[in-house]
Amino acid sequence: MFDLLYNKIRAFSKIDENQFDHLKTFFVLKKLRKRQYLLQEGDVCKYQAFVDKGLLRSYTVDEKGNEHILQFASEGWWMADLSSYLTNEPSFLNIDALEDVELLLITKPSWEQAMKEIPQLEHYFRIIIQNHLVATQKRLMQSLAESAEEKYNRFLATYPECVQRVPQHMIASYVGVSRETLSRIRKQVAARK
Amino acid sequence: MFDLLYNKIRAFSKIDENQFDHLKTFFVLKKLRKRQYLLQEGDVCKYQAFVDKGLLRSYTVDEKGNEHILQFASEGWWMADLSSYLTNEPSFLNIDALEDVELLLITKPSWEQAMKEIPQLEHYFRIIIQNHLVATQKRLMQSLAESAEEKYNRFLATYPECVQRVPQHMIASYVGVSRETLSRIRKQVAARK
DNA sequence: AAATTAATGTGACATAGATCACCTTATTTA
DNA sequence: TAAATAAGGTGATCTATGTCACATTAATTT
Repeated sequence: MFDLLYNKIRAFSKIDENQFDHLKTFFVLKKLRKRQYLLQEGDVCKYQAFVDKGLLRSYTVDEKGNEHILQFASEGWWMADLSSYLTNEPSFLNIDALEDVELLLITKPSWEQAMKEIPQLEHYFRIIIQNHLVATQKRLMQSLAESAEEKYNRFLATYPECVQRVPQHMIASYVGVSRETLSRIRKQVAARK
Repeated sequence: MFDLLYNKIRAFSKIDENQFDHLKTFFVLKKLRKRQYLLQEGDVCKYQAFVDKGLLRSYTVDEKGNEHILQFASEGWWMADLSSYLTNEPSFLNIDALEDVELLLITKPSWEQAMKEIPQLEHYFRIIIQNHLVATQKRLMQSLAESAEEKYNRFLATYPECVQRVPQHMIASYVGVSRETLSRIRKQVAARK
């Protein structure tokens, strides 16, 4: 259950088995069925989730009712509404399960306590968050500079694992185009081949 | 010269004067005139810059020659092409000065050394990067969900200091609209008042 | 202070992508 | 396995925003 997390942490930070055993005690386990919410808009995000199995998404719904996906998280990724988690303010994101999932949850107080007691964790999270920032900045620049088709192709290249597991209309709402437009792009791409 | 940085670090991290004196030795000072580059596309980003005075921007130029601004950085902010800085790969961003600037530069080896020798720095940077990520995620979601006018208004509300110091066509290229469209939006807004 | 360069404004027109309406095909659920 | 629900496709039309071309004003530079 904790193997994946252990490996991920050791990839960036030297942590020994005793420390990791201690770290385990800060987490609670949670299983969700497909379509269940981990977080709903308006609630405070009490947990950060490490995905051990399955697939989650975070998204907003705008006034017109359109969904905009911020993130997919499969095995080995973290998921939360970071803004709400940090500030304790109501979330503007929804998080739900695209498949049955098994999660390791940690509250903000536990998280901070864990970093205090195991200083290498601060380093691990700094690196994780830093990589996440780099990826988000790239996506932002691409969303400003590229056409719908380029953004779609880049999604395929960047997240090949997701492509198999996520329905097209969600890819559309991640890429930032309507599902109809994505469908037409796919048709064109197929025709060219 | 180092006062601003000292205050910023102490806002999130308890660091004493001796430690800070030591930290100072990792930085080099740099002044740039308006319009000078700190970094050009294709070069490796060797320094992270803390802005002590003045205003910088980072941006890409797409194939059509359009500029897309990723970030403005005024007094108290950090600026770099984080991706290039971390990986040592050629940058896809340009960074230049919008005003005469005074910067504190730190190389990646110095930065990592400093965090090793002064562990509270790791915490400071984790927090800084985390806040940066939250802001970038918000901007990304807004760029997907909002109209040109909404994005412009949000820019005005979020960065009032910048509005006075940055020309309109750069605000346009931060918000993600053409300078002509921004000009028309401003006309409409003025007419409604 | 004249000359140059940068910034801004505005009309006419073009276009990528959204929206709407409806249909077909999968996948769940009972 | 039938019924219900979700996903995906496609034509017709609409629209926000981009693009181009040129004019005006402001800010630098010599």
